[in-house]
Amino acid sequence: MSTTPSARAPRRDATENREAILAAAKIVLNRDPKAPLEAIAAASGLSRRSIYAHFANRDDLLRELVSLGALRVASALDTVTHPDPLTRLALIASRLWHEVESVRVMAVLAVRGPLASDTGTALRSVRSSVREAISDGRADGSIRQDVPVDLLARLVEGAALGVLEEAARTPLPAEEGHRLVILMTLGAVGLGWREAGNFIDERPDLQWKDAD
Amino acid sequence: MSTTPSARAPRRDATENREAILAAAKIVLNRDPKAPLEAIAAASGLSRRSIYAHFANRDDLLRELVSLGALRVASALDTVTHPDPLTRLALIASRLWHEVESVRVMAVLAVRGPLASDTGTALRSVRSSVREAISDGRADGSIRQDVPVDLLARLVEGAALGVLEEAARTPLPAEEGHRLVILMTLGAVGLGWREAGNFIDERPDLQWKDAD
DNA sequence: AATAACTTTCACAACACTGTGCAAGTTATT
DNA sequence: AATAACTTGCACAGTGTTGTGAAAGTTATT
Repeated sequence: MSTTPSARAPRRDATENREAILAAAKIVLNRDPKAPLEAIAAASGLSRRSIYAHFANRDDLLRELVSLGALRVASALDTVTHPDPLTRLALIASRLWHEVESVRVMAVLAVRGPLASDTGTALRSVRSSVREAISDGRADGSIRQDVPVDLLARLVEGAALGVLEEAARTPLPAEEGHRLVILMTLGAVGLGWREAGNFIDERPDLQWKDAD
Repeated sequence: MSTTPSARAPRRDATENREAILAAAKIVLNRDPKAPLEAIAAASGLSRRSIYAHFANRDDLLRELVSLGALRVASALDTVTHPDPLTRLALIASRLWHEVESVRVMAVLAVRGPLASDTGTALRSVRSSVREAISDGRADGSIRQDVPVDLLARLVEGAALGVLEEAARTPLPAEEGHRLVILMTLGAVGLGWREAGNFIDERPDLQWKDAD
């Protein structure tokens, strides 16, 4: 008679396997988002049947995967704080790229596809800080005023996603993508290309840093 | 013993039906791109079985639909000629919007989805004239020089598509979309927002004109 | 009015995949 | 070594769709 009603604790390898499945799914689905469970199972070293021991169904696995990713992204972006709205936006773009470039296909899918609403929930804070940066920038004149804030926020997101999509199709080097996503974000909010380029060059925080 | 080996000519209603199917597909698939043939059949007033009298299979229908659309777009855009590269780009964006805004979902799908290569073939001339405009604009200094021409061409396409995608999700008014797609295109090639806005305002060809 | 062209209806095979049941195996934990 | 936790393999039902076949009906064309 110990603490819990269950006679024994869950085995350690079980949780390891669970993560193996998620890891495999991340890789496999990033290559082909509608790969059958069989493929994921194979990549994880387990049988298809075993997946059902960890996830109720395919959708469950997908949702878990995406929302874990979204949470990771959100927590990485939530620490971005900077008085200048443009810099804030640029930093968000930059970190976003950093977080997501290794799972480009899935990332696009997570935001566009049918899981978009789950992703949306997890990224609510990010979206609202983009919106806020835009509306701040509008106020201080650093951001375009010819497009409504909300619409612009979505277009900015679209611009960043555009780079991501391009990067999902062709193997754009990570460093190039980094600069590009910032350039396009700044472009979307209204900066000219020289302005945007200088903006980046003048700010050390916006330079490319290789992975840890 | 007349001219052709076939004893009689194809019936007129047959070709009408064929077009009814295409028309129905256009509407139905634009609402749900993976709607079953049954749905298209219903919308066209025919039976599912009859579709197979006109198209070998689903893919065939899809391809026909998309490539007809692409041809229409291509022929509408091929008439765009203007000495100034920026204006040329803006005109392309503007006409593009005009041609596809009523089939936003399908348009996005045609360019992104698995039919992309067919679409690509039909739109080759468009793509190359975008590329040319960009490279001309680079030469005369009106377009950004910090991004390689080919990459920029794809990003410009992405920018336009971004507006289209936004427009596919939310019911963006046609007129607003018109201006937006030009603004974003010009933004992508490096113009600042005021520059882009003025650019449009100064040119009568770039103003919104309601449907015929 | 005759005839070929076209459509319909119903039935059915095929496919690719999901999700479940169960018996037999393997492995971590105690 | 005992036991619960986990995995496996196989079989199978279910689903939603595509594509075909064939007989019977309808309609444009001559």
